[in-house]
Amino acid sequence: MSSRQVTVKDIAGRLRLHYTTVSKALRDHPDISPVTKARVLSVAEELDYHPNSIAKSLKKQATSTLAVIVPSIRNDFFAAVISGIEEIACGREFNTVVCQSNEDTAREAIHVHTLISNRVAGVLVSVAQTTTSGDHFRTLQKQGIPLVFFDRVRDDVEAGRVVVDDYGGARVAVEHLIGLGYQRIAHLAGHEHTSIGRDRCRGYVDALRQHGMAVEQEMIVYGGFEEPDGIAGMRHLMALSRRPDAVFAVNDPVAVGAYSEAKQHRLRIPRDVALVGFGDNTLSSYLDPPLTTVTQSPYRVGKAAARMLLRQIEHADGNVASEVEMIETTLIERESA
Amino acid sequence: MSSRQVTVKDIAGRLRLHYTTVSKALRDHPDISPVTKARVLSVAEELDYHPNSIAKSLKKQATSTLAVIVPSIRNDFFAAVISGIEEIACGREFNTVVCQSNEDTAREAIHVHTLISNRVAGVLVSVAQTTTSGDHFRTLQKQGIPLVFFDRVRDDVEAGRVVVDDYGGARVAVEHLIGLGYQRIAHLAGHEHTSIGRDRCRGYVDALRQHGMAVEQEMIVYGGFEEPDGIAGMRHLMALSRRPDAVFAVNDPVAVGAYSEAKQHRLRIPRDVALVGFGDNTLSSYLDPPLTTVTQSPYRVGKAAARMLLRQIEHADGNVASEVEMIETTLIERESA
DNA sequence: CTGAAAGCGCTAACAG
DNA sequence: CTGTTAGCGCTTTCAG
Repeated sequence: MSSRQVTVKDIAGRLRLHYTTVSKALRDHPDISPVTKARVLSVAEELDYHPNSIAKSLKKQATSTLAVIVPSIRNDFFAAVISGIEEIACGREFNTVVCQSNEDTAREAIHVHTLISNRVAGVLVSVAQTTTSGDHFRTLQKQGIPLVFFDRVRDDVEAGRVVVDDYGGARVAVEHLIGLGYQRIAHLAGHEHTSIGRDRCRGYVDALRQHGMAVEQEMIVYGGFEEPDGIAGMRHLMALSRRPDAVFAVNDPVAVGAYSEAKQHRLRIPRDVALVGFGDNTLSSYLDPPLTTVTQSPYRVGKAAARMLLRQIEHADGNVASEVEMIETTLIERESA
Repeated sequence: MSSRQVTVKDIAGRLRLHYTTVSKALRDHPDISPVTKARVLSVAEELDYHPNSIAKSLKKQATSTLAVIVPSIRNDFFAAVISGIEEIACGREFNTVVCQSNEDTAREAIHVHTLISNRVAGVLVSVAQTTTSGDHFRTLQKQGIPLVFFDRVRDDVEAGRVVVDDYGGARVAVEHLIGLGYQRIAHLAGHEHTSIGRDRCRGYVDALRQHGMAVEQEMIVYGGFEEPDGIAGMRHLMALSRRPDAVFAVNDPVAVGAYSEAKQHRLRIPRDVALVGFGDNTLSSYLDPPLTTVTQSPYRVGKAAARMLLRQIEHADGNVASEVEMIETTLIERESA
């Protein structure tokens, strides 16, 4: 339908000016007289001129695009983090592109390469579960592109990190249970080899120890991070001769699994068994009874990560020591414990 | 840290070739001999070469970027639509940028302008609630950028549309209730002046009529689309002398409200009153009992919209008649009806 | 104050 | 088969 997109030359032609003059006028360069500027601006508007930021990026050898790689945006936590990132990016005139890895390393690597080709200003990533090497992140850095990890980090890559206080959050959750007088507190742990799995488990263990309670191996059951893992884990716990009276689940989906298994056993929550989750997924407040959980403040995570990345982009030359920022968690008391 | 990013010239210098030769070799151009290609490829790998797609875009006067504008990604439906879009885009070597309007027209318009500046290949949008004019979408089209609306469309802009079959979905939901033998089926309707409110209500009415059942005014209670509306509507229905034995809610949040009101009245679902929702929000399967609802197949909506947009991009010259595609809904039978 | 020239990295048409 | 030349739209010296 439309012919060609309008360029500085088109507006220069109309005004019988040189196109560089127009370019300067558009950027409000002091060289140009106010009258000329006004004329240029008015013609630009009339012609529906939109600066070609591709050309600008090529010239400047820099873009103003931030990239985010997350396992999936169909996830409360990541969706909220992204909102936080966009909030900061928008305010600083950066735009954001979002990529999904679908928990697949290969896809993650492909995205990294596309982002390098697109010369993004920096990238924020929460690592896919299947990722076992930091190589693609290192090639990103080799290209001089700043990198910040959030939530799911890789320890073998030296980069900025914004993490949630998994350890502290877990402690607070378990201390809440202890305060309520529960005596046999179990933990449905995640994968042992993930940082969140380990840190939350440490928090659980330390909370018990600090209160002089025994840490029994049979009270810790490892699994995954999904609902079925919660079902399986709870089933295991219920088969024990000495059942727990409270359970701290590594995250909300696992807690949901625990709920359904508990109901299967006709157990009342929290009377027969109390439950605390981690993550504050939206559905948690709709459970029956509403789940007591720990919020990770995803919006704050996003804002902190974006700010850190922007800082790195600005000091691109000097090598910014890879900072670590920890976002505090908060216990949300509802009715399951 | 890293010096400059490597270009075709760098690899040409190493090989004492002209850089255009390298460029051709990289793109597997038939001109170039296999040996040369191999050498080029190996040096490219060694030097960690990544083609600069900004330069390529500038040259080709085209990008391979699809843009999506949604009110918010923190919403099951939109998040799933985006996944569908990415699925198609990735498969066709397009990348995707996601923008959030936050239901704010101004932000929507800003995004449109940025996208024009970035010369995206096409844009997909689900319109913000506060948007009252189609102007910014028209300027997009004036720039020759193809546009496809999904779910929330604007009738005053001529563009492709992918919408959900609200009418059909409602009919199927109500027919399910009829099939189960319910005799007095009520409808918690949304706002009368919205398209989804009207269409779903029409589906309800027609389903009853077609099965020779009476449509009683007192069985239709208008309200809004939120949980409190469901509570209020259900309370109204329960106060009737002749109570319904089943309720079709305009959407899942309203159904959730109906649940809590029903429980307040000590009614058992579905024994005392059956319930069907619409939308298949994630939380619906976690309700007690799990809610029978109608899915809008967001993933399919996304795929259809992306495919339509890609079609328009390919036939950019000819003016593609603005197609309309309706995505079928599917009943998800769970335990509330 | 305005204009001219060069170049960002790449591709495409044309010569050798 | 390889090299030359030109140009995408913009910014940035440097001259006038």
